[in-house]
Amino acid sequence: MSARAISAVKGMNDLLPEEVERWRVLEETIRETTRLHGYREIRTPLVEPTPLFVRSVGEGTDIVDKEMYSFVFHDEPLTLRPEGTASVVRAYVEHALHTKEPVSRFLYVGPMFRGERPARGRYRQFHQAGCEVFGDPGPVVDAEMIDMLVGLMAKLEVGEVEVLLNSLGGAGTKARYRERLLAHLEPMKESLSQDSQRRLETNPLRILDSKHPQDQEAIAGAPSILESIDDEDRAHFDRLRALLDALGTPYRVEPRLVRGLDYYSRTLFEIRGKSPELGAQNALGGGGRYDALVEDLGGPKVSGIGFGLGLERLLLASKAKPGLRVRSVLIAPMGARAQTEALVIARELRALGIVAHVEGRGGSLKSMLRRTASVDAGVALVLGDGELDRGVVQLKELDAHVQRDVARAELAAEVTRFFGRGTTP
RNA sequence: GUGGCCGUAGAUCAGCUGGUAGAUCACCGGAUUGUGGCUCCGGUUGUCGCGGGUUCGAAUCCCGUCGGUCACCCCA
Repeated sequence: MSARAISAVKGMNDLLPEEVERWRVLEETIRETTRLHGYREIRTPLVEPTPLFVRSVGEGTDIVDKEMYSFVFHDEPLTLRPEGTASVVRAYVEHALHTKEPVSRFLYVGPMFRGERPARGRYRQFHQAGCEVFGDPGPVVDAEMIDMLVGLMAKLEVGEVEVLLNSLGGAGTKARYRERLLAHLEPMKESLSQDSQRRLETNPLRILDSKHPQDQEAIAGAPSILESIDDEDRAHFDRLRALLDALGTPYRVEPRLVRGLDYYSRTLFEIRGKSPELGAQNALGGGGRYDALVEDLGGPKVSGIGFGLGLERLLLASKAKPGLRVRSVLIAPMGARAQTEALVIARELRALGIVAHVEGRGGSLKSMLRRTASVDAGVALVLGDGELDRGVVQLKELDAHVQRDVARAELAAEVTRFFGRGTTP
């Protein structure tokens, strides 16, 4: 303990076994829910060529401008993925998956990296689960996806949530709206916050969801994007709303919802939690349609829609509890001969699906049995030279405080029978 | 990235206005020599985040730094 200990990188956390139990429950719930909707899991590298994100997420976004873990390795610019969609699109294009099926549905789960200042619910290495659908222009999938999210939130017991919905229109309307917005904002440039003045150049749409008090007046008077979208965009949006209404899936239209990635078009949504556990980071997930992205990344003209969920945040908000621990067998061997036999017994039990712990550290029987509590053992097996000579093992039923000798040959059957008749507390 | 608050045993924390540290839990051992969880008794645990400064003397004051946290920002 004298050497200086090394600690984890700022904003990157260890997940200790106790927490991992909750993570597994969460991930299993997500996998099962998405599986029922036809999503299949895809796994892509954590590292991608830097241009992939620059081209998809977009220059001028906070993510690309200041949050990416980028580095050059052997002359190649690489980046630790800051989000999941770009990689999935890249893989979709690279493997020409559109030629194999008209519609593809993907689930991904894994770590993402953004160099932000850590806070509650915000980390530099964080985890997302996300879904992507390619080849279906909506709006039926849009509704189905949002409805799935709301259902998933309920299953995870995250409490009350709010779905914010907006439409950005297609590429054409987006550009047109951008001009209208600029025309409105330019004259009042001086009154805007510094961040927003900068965004006038880089990414004017982002000004809409600025929370700066200085910006509120300008934003309030700004033209609504929903009034700028064209007829087709509007028909898409109206149909989506009608579907959600019919499904009874609650949402709130938020014309100023913009979000931080450039590739979105038409449908845009965000799901916010109300749990006080979330602190200021209340966005549990968000996503939208990206009908031009696949083509922009060199693929076919295929539409797409997807979302990402923040696993850390879901865990903060979720009240779902991990299942009961599986009860186990603790084997306490006294002496060298017994230790060998303990390993053999453990092997037999594990082959039958029973969790077995061998107390191999020696010490007094008392100290070995003391560990029954921490491993949540239902049964302890004690064996020493006496038992070995008689060809038996002492079986202790811990809850019942009873013990008896069991013939070595019948041990596995006896333990199986014990667990079989239900010993869950 | 900006500002506020915090940083003492593995964990949660106490330690007032400066005199080199404690509680609880956990852990280890014991309560007639091979029998747990409860109880009782005993024990270990710390470069008081790190570096520097003030001082005869600092966990206690000052500066810096790192980490955490809250808000801003951003989003998941």
